[in-house]
Amino acid sequence: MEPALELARLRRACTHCTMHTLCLPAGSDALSLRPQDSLIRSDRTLGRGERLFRAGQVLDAVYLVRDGALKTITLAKDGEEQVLGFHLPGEMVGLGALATGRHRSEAVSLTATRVCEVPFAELGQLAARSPSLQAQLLRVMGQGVARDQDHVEMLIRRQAAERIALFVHGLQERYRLGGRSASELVLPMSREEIGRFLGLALETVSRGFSRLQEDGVIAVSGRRVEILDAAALGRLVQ
Amino acid sequence: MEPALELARLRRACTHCTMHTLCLPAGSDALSLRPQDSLIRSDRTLGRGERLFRAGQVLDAVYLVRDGALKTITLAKDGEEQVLGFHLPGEMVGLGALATGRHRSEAVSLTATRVCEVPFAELGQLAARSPSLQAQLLRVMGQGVARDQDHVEMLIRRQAAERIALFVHGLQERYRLGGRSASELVLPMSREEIGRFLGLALETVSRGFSRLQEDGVIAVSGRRVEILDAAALGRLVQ
DNA sequence: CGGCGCATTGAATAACTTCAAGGCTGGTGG
DNA sequence: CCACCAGCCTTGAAGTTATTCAATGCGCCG
Repeated sequence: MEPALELARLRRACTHCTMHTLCLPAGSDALSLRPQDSLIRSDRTLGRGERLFRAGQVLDAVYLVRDGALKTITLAKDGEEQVLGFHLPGEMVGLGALATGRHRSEAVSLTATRVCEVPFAELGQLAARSPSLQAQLLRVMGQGVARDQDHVEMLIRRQAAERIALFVHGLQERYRLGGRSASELVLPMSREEIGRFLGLALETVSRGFSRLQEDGVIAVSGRRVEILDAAALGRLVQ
Repeated sequence: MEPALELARLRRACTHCTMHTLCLPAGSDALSLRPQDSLIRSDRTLGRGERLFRAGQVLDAVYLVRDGALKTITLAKDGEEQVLGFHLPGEMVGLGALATGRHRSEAVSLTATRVCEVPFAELGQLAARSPSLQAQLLRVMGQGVARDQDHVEMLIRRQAAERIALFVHGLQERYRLGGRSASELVLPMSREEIGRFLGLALETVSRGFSRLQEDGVIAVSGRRVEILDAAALGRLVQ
């Protein structure tokens, strides 16, 4: 990758990062944070299919996706994979472990992915010293809760077409919040993974995309999805 | 209700309440909390069908269910109700609003219900002064996230029978954690509400219960559900 | 260029929803 | 006290939707 492009990507990722004050302290009470309070332990790079954490593992850090994408999954009794969530740049991973201190799910990289690692033990101490950081932490956790609720709202819809429209719409929204082009998406996940996220067979997902294409809402070519009629998509989910 | 029974119920509710140190400060750093730090503003009593908060309303407090039961719902475009969660004694309500500061859903009482109201603004300040309180707060929030994830895991299952078995099993578990009899449940919600929680038609829910009864797993009589074979139920969900 | 993984599409089957009727229960008023 | 009413639950039958099984197509990488 070219250095200039790389730098631009980094800047973009950090600007939109929900926790960027953690690595670059700022805000009204920035003075209460010392320079060495920067929380980011290190960056980790994961290859496709690599695991960030596994189920049962002790929670020692939460993670922020800088670049790439992750999925969090659980394995049902029959070994079938259930996808609990997809995590895009700027989003947080690992909050599901807060209740017990151990991860309930595992996080798997979908593409080449870089994450910022935030040691969990220090996070609480630091939050206590910085009201704005604490508020921000609560807000980020709240966003995770809100995404879970969006997921639930998708799944409760009984028609496959509605779930799929909600999925595409939600992705578009998150890409937009992440500062990326919103009209053309390149999905980091397969049809099968979408199906395991939406509670549908992969064929049903494929047919759903085809149907949206027939209706002129999107243009699909494998994992490349172009939003042709955002208004129509909005109407489908509203 | 007789006074003795009432007192016993209160004691039980508070003992198992996830946040009972808030109203009766205790723990290793209890001394850092002053008596007037008790957070509970007041108790509120709701009749069946009454609303605790509505969508769009500013988050000014979170609530702990002391007695009774609540549901949180959203309304789809067609006015159809979706049930996001049921909230039993000892559980917290209102966390979905953390991201934006406004409630995304509304909370409706299913029976006569009493809740403890925890002013949100003071909660953060107090948590900063008490590490153990902060840890507890995070844990309770984590429990909310975990319940949402359980909900998602139910909904992803494509077979109605599996979802229903998971629902009954999960309820039993929560009754048990709340210190109540685990073998006989009296459901506070209707078949229709269960359906809107599980993404199923109410008739499908009814048939699912009947099927579990035929198989000797439970005995059903309207809203009274007796767990006859807990091992079999565990096998169905495991 | 060939192979492999992933996506699409078709046809048959299974599952769930919808429509409809009947039954149970708890509350209310005669 | 009993009958009736309303709401909720159950059960049956028909219709719809999604899954499963199967075959084909497409693109990417070695």
